Formats: sequence, structure tokens, C-alpha cells
Amino acid sequence: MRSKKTPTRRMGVENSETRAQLIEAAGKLLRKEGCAAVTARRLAEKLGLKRQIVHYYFNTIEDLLIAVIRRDSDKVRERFIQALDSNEPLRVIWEMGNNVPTTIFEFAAMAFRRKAIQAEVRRYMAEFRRIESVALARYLELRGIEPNIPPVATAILINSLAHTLSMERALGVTEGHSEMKAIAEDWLRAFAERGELSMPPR
Amino acid sequence: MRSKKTPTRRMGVENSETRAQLIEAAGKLLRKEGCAAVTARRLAEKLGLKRQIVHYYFNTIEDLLIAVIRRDSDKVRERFIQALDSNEPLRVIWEMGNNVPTTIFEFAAMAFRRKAIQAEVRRYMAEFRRIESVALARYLELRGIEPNIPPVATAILINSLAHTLSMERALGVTEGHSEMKAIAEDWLRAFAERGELSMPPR
DNA sequence: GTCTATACTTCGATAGAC
DNA sequence: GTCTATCGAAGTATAGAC
Repeated sequence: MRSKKTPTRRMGVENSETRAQLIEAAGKLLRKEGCAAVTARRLAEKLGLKRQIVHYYFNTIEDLLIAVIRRDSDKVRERFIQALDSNEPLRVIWEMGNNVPTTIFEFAAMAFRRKAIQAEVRRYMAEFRRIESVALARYLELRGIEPNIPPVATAILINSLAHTLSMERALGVTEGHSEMKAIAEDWLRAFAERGELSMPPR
Repeated sequence: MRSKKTPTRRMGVENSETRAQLIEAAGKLLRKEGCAAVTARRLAEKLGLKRQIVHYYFNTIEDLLIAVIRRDSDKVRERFIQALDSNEPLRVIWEMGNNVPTTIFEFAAMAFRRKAIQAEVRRYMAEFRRIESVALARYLELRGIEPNIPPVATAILINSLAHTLSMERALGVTEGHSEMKAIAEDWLRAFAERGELSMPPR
């Protein structure tokens, strides 16, 4: 962690090939071994360069992590927007949420303490929520359906469950998952058919 | 991270006062500054001792973290079990989940990579789920109510939402929270009155 | 653009004295 | 039970040569 604002050091250009490779390598390392594994040494090693090269392209390691967050999020957003243009957008949200890499939870945890990272994470989380809400609202509108709960709440609900199940599965906790999934499946069906979420009858 | 099994080093007894103080201090530091701040130096400093004392009581820092997880979880479980003996157990779950410290998300993130920590986290998560399910089931049974969804799913659903809102709030993301909370409030009411969760009518 | 060289900090951990 | 002493590894970061 640093406090100085602008070091007098030289720095590489945005569109450098090596810079891109560093971001790429950092992303891989992150997914495979977690945030703690992302160090200048290990990254440079992957590219066959010396570790000082990392500081030539990024003032701090945190800056590099932020670059990774941006690249990954931008990529996912593209795929996501395309996938949401579906006749079952809620299922798309559910399925993508059920298959998030554990990396996003690590980023969230880091974001509690590091405000630069927090700003990035917050921005993307808010953006994804908006994208989902709009997609669901559009789906309903095109079909002239009035939902029983607001699209934004539907987005939160489904995402929350999907992420929770993802995380728990990664930790080896699965108690009640099948019961919960059965209910979620009902919701997905009901939403696709009638645009509403409904609880099973007694 | 270590691989050796048992160092030849001496070690302090379980019921030592200093040991307890170390766990106590580690917990505080953890809540205030996060996992990365928990180092032998900073802990010993808090007790006015030298840093080597930490290794006298704990083989590794990870062992210390595990001790903290155990102590905190045991404490929370006590309070939790008492609180669940309520005429609105689901509300208790909701409210405690809405006020978890960010520490638990940091532990979960750590648990993805460190299997000793994962074992602890998994054990406690599973235990809490069981406690909640049983409390809800008991509540229903005492009132002769047949629920429309299984207690374990109710526990997952409410916890998942509560934790998600907690985490997002900590990160500064609150889009849709009020809408989601309104629905959750409906559920809590319906569960207390009729033992069922129901979606609002169109 | 990448290197060598270097400074400095912090960390976990161990051995052995008191 | 706590200390001194020490190791070694890893980390971030900077300056300046090539």
C-alpha cells in the first residue's frame, strides 16, 4: 500500500503488448491461486521477464489488480448482455450466477479494505444490477406483462441465491441446496410463462 | 503456509491467559483492519510482548486464525440459539444476517484457498444451517402448521438475502435494496402468521 | 522496453538463553 | 513464559544503465 501520489518514475504506455500480457497472466494466476499469489515476481516469471517490469507498467500492484477487474468485468459484461437477449433472461442470470468463479468473492473481500478496489467493484456491481433489471423489465414489457414484484428485486433475489449456492458449493457446504434449487426452478418457469415469481402452494 | 507437520518447538498450554489474550487481540484486529493486519508483530505489540511469543502459542498464523474462527463462532452460536427461541425465529435469522461483520466474508474468501480454514468454515456453516432449520421446523411443529416450502430452504433464502444486502451495503451498493427489503418483510410477516412464505399478488 | 542494482520493510519461523 | 538472536524468504518500489 502506498500513499505517495505520483512517482517520478517512467511508465509504459496503455496499449503495450507486455502490459496486456501482464494483465492476462495476473487474471490466470488470480483464478488459479487467489489474490495473494499475484506478485511482481510470479507475474514476471510467467512472461520470462524480470520482476521490475511490473512496476514499469503499473505504479502499484493494486493498480494491476484494478486493471484485471476492469478487463474481466468488461469481458463478462459483453457475454452477459448478449446472453440476456434471450426468451428466458431470468434463467440466464441464474445460470451465470451459479457459475461465477470464486475470484469475485475474493475481490469483494478485498474491496472492504482497499478503497480504490472498492470503487471499481461497486461500479461494476451497480452496473450489472442495472443491466439485469433493464433486461427483465424489457422482457416483461415486450410481452405486456405486469410483474408481481419489481424487476430489480427479482434480479437481487435470483443473483443472491445463485451466488450463495456457488460460494457454498466451493466451500463444500451443500445442505438444503437441492430443496432451494427446486424452488428456484419453479420461479424460473413461472417467470418465463407468466412473468411472475410465485411460491409453491401449501 | 507450511508443510511440515510437527515442529520440535515447545508450545504453550491451551488454557494460558496470554494465549486467550492473543486470540482476543487477533479478533479485534481482524474486525478493524482485516485478515492481512493479523501478524505476529502487531499482535505482540498489542500485548506489550515480543513477536516470538505468538509462535510459542501457535505453530502457524493460520492456527491462530482458526482459533479466532472457533471462538467467534462459538460465541455467536450461543447468542443465536438463545435468540432463535423466539416467536419470530425467521426474523431473528433475518436480522442477524443483516448485521454480520464483513469479517465473515473475508473468512469465506480465505477458505477457498486454505484447506484448514475451509474445514472450519464449512463445519460452522453447516452447523448454523442445521440450527436454523431445526428452529424453524420446531416453530412450525409447535403451532401445527404445514409449511409450503421446506424449513431448510427458508433458512437458505433468508440468509442468502440478508448476507447479500449486508455485503453490498458495506461496499456502497444499495440499488434495489428497499424493494427487496419490502418483500422480505412480507415474508417475515406471513411466516409468523401462517408459517408460509408467499409472493405478493399481482 | 528491459535490465542490473539496490534499498528497505515485513513477514513467518526456529534455536537456545534466561 | 518470555526473551535475544537469527535465518531466510518475499514483498514493493526506485534509480539509472543499456
